[in-house]
Amino acid sequence: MLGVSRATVSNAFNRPDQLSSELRQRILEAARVAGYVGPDPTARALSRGTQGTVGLVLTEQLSYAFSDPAAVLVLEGIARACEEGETGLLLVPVTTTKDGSQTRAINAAAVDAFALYSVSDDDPIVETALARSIPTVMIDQPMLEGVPYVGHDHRSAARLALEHLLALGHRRVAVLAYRLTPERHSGEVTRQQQLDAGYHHTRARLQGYRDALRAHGLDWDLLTFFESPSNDPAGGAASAAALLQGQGAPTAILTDSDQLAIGALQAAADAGISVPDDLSLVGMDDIPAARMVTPALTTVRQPMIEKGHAAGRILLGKSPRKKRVVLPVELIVRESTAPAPAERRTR
Amino acid sequence: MLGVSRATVSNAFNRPDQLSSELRQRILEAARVAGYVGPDPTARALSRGTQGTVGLVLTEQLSYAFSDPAAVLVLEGIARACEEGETGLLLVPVTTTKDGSQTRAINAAAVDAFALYSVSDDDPIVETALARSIPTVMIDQPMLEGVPYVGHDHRSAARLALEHLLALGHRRVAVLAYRLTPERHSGEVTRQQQLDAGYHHTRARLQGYRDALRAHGLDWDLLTFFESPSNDPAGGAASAAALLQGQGAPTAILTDSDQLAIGALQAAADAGISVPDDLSLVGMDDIPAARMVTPALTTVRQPMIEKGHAAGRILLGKSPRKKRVVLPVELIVRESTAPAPAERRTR
DNA sequence: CTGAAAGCGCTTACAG
DNA sequence: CTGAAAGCGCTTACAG
Repeated sequence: MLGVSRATVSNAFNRPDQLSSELRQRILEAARVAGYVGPDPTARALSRGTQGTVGLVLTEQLSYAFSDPAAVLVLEGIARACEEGETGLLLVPVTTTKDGSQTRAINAAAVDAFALYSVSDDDPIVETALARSIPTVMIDQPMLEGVPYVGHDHRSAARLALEHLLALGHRRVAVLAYRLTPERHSGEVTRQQQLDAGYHHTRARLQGYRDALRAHGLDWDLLTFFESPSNDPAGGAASAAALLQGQGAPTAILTDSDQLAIGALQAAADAGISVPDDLSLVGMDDIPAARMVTPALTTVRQPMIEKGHAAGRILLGKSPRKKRVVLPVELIVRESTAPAPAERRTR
Repeated sequence: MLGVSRATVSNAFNRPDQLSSELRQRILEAARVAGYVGPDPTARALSRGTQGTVGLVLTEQLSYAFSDPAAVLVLEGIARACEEGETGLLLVPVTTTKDGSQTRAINAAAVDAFALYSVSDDDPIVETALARSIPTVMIDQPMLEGVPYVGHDHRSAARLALEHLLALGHRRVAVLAYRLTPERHSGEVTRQQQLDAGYHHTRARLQGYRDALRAHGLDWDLLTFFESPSNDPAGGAASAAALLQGQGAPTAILTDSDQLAIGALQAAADAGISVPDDLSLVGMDDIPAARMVTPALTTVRQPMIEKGHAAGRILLGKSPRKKRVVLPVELIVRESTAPAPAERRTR
């Protein structure tokens, strides 16, 4: 171009110590004039063999991740780790078509590492991602041999929530769940469906309920399971409305997420049922909105940001190669739970 | 490797019609056995000259984008467009160091197009991004000649909010703003600082207030401006607490965001001031939480998801090359506003 | 301190 | 239907 070789230009941009600062200035200046803004990122990545980017893959719609406050917190944690590592975060859109187009995005992602979030244990995406042979961390599930994992203590979370209710004297408790299996349905859930739960954390919660029941010497039948069609207030409201009508309505509802609980709160208000006087409600996650609603939600705090951050650090190779990180949870008692009503007539 | 050339393997993966399906099967099978998952994304991108990825750059901390509900909605909209286009979304972390390291990330991003969000008019990042000479769309600001732009009608938003209050009889109104300029400060804002506002939408809002005042034949001095140190409930609460003490306390507060308004709501509750009886409050954005709090927030709805979606479509080249998209806003009257108190003694 | 050479892993006309 | 060749834009030892 103007006297120097390509290598020297490369050095001017990447290794200032490899050439005189005078020459470097000349090169940079000439580049500026020519409208050259620096090495092409793609070519550099190919040459270096590293991208400076990590990928997050979600089986949900990409946009769903943003409409679920809990997922947003996880994203925030991952993003924070990326910031610290000056690494880009690529959101990989996985469309769930039958013909495998969903795995295409995985193979097409130019990243150094993957985080998988909100993925069912047996989703083919897991295998596809692992086949890429780049560092991969699982969030919540699946829990695989030799694959880094970050999650909460879901079992304790469920146990704490139910124990709280049992200690309050509740003996008719409904569990409002979301997605026991990848196929969505809604309505009451049979014993078999419970056992078939396709998500590790779902099964862990089931165990937690059992723990709580055992500790009180109570029977499994005390619990009614109900599956919400969606993990948002609307789904929670519709499900709670269904649960609340009829004779043997529960005196307490345990939900899989605060989003569901917020919906249940609305449904109760709409039905003229007072929370917590007539009905106790326990959420899960402790998203910011949990304390904003009235009454403020009793919930189990799961450190979502920390979860994302831990996953991010593993991705960036910044965390010691710990295979499993299980974050502790904590019961947060606020205003949506109270002792079970002494007796209940009709509604 | 096993008889065929590289080109044929490439065709097996990319152009099934270029070879017999029998040969293709043999190649795919051999690849599987060899653990070859398909063309390297980076090499393909270099060769093709296209990434299949768009980048979103934010001057805020990457993680901030996730803690602001309004920003999350914008992200959701962009993500939705990416999904539709089966395009990856790269979050570009821009650290705000002095030595230009912030622009490095821009030049290092392997993307086909950029969206800039939450960027001050004179941020050097704008120039850096534009220098990349790839399609770039600005969200909210800056509004530049020849550069695609998507934003709300911020001027009308401000006008609607203030007019609502004025019509209710309020004559001592405080505006709780966030970041009139890139440098953060907090406290009462002088006339000069108002004029210096570094953000296009901030200036637009100022004009909107003027419009409302004019329509009522009222003077600019009716307004007090106060800048919050952060765009979250905590900042809103602290600022509102400061505004609310003293003699000439406002009968109404107008905020730059629902986040700020939610904080103000808390501050009022803490101070024993009833909303809306003693104090009217209007938010901005209409985030989901706006309707969850008690009292539900009167606010101006800005279609954030639509804004992100529109920006995303432009990025992907799916939208007609419209240079400017200005989305309409709408006043949503809920429960946080009421007629000004007839008279007010001391607090 | 500077440059020639090899290599990163693909794709795309094009000739056969 | 298949393969040889050129090219995508860089980086990295290495020799001078």
